Amino acid sequence: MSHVQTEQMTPTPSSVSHSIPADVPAELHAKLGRKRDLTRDPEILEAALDVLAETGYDGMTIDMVASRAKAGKATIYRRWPSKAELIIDAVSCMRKNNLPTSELPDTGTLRGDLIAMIKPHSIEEGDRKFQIMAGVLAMISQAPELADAANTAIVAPRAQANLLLMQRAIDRGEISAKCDIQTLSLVTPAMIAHRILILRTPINREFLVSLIDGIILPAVGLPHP
Amino acid sequence: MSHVQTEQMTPTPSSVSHSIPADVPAELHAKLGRKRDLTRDPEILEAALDVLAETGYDGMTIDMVASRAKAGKATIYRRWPSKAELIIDAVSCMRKNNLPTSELPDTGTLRGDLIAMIKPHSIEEGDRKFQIMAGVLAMISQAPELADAANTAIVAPRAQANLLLMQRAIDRGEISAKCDIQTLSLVTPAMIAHRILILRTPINREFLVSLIDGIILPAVGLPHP
DNA sequence: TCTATACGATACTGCGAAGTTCCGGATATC
DNA sequence: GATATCCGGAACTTCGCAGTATCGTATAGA
Repeated sequence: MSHVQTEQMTPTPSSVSHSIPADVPAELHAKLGRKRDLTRDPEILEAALDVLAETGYDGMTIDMVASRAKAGKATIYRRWPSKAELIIDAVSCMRKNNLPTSELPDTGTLRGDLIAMIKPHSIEEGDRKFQIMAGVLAMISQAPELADAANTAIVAPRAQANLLLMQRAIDRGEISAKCDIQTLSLVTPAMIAHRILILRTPINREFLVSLIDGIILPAVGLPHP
Repeated sequence: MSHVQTEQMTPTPSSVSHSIPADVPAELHAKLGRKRDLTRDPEILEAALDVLAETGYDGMTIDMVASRAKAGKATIYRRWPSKAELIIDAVSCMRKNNLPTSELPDTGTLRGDLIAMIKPHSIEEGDRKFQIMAGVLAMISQAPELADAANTAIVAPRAQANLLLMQRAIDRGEISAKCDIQTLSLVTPAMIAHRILILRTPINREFLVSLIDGIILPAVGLPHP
């Protein structure tokens, strides 16, 4: 997936290209010269996400990314063949920053778990992620695989966390096993996306609590506290 | 809102501009010459929506709209000052095609009403509307008022219909008045948007039924049939 | 030390699309 | 019929940005 890792796909001197087999010296001298500064990769990707979240896809320029990352355009194009590939890579690499399932709350009740997932940090981080999603949606028609990348990086983790909490609630007998937790786990991500992308209203704790108490808990048959 | 209707904002000869008061003859001769063919307005707007739904915002060009509408670019630019204004107008004028509340189903039960709203026609029409939404999202960062227009034209009517059906269910005592029907009415539009925009999966009857039976009805305390 | 490459910075090229202008013809008012 | 504006069509201009090339410098291996 990542062009940073699958460098042989790009026409670098290290490439054992199928087109020119008589390119042996290039491979021999592949390790000459100054080495590429690998610490710049994540910095550039992060800068790209920042600009994407702030200006959207069409407003974003490579110059913006370069100046934000204090890098030259050549440095960027040496690593990614196009603007589209840069964005795809940036979005794809986002998911690595997700907290593992072991850090999910476990308060003993479904409501306690869901409420515990609301933290100021996760709210503003989620806000940024969905701003990125808005920028990504613009170019989905050109690169459909980006939809998968964005979904995997932004929406799916939240749904997965919800699903796990609900499954635990079923396991301990708190809610019925007949609940359609697969669909229910998508409700909060979908409502968050709807509010940010379409309503353009920032997310706050009150909204998230109303989703839990007004929809999720009633839907699984738990009483309103 | 509509530039078709608020033409005095554009620098046409009929404009009684505040900048050049010595422009009296222009106003006198305002009614000379061939009249503008008003029937072309809705045709151009419809063509714009078609192209927008098919190619997205960045893929859409004025030339495409012109050739689709069999119109010259000059004809378009005579009516709308820019591509952005054209799209805003096109989206804003969509809501006029919404069915009135009097045509809402009334089967006697909430589930019957909600199911009755699922029709092949409404599914494919809704599909197109959310494709348009996807195209619109791309340029929201440039024109935030477009978010309102899109919401008013596409999402809000569905939510309003849901809200009305639920309110009637409360009035006849079918469901509790404590239900958060305001939030609940947004669930199906949000889930539809999520599925089309992010998951890129077409809507079908089965999905809509699972939303009703798996989320909405359980959330208002009605038993699963 | 020499060579090859990476670096940031900046200048340059090419292209696509927004927006403008002109054309021949049609249709309105005077 | 004269004039002014509309029409569809097409050529034209303008401009922003993706992508490339160059420059002086820095840093790796041979």
